[in-house]
Amino acid sequence: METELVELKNLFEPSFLEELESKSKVMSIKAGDKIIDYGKTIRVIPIILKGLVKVTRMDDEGRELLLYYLGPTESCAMTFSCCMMIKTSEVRAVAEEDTELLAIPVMLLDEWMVKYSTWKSFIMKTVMGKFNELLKTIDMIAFQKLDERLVAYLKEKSEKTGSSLINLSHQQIADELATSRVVISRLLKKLENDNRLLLYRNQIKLLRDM
DNA sequence: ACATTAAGTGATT
DNA sequence: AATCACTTAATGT
Repeated sequence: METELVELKNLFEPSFLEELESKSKVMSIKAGDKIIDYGKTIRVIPIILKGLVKVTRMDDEGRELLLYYLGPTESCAMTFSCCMMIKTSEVRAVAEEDTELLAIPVMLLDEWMVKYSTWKSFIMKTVMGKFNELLKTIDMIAFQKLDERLVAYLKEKSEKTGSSLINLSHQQIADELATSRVVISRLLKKLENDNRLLLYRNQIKLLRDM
């Protein structure tokens, strides 16, 4: 456990880290496993130690729309608001890679908020950070054309995975952006013609600075 | 060799 | 930008 906590050591004071360590537990999640689903009550606050988690929401047609990814030291802003009002989850979180996370019991959230200023500012920061990200995706959906959304999506994907190779089918991308496969295929083809990427089966190679 | 799944494309709304 | 219908290409058995 000590090794995974290294990244958090810079964030919090030693006394808090000690309490954090003793009252929370590390969970390992395999790639593809669900962490939380719609309608479930939230019992723990996760902080990602390593891996990558995808957070999605269902639209009215039952299609899944990508909200954001969670990487190391990040936490899910939605769970904060959900658990404070003792509501059920509005989102689904699935591990995209093998993931380890720190599970913090909900009850301790309030307690720590008043007790530790570093914890409070951590919560503030992640809530604000994700809120801003959400605002960005919202006006991408509202005002941007789909081709720009697609480019932004590919970029984010490659940054988060640290590779210019993206192993996704057109169908999977279409699902995430809540559109149809045909549209994605056409847009990708256009991008390929502009020499911005290369297309293979189940794989896309991003070129240069996109 | 055949079936299955992914990707490409024209036409229509 | 979505959907349909169809073709072509890649992959698995």
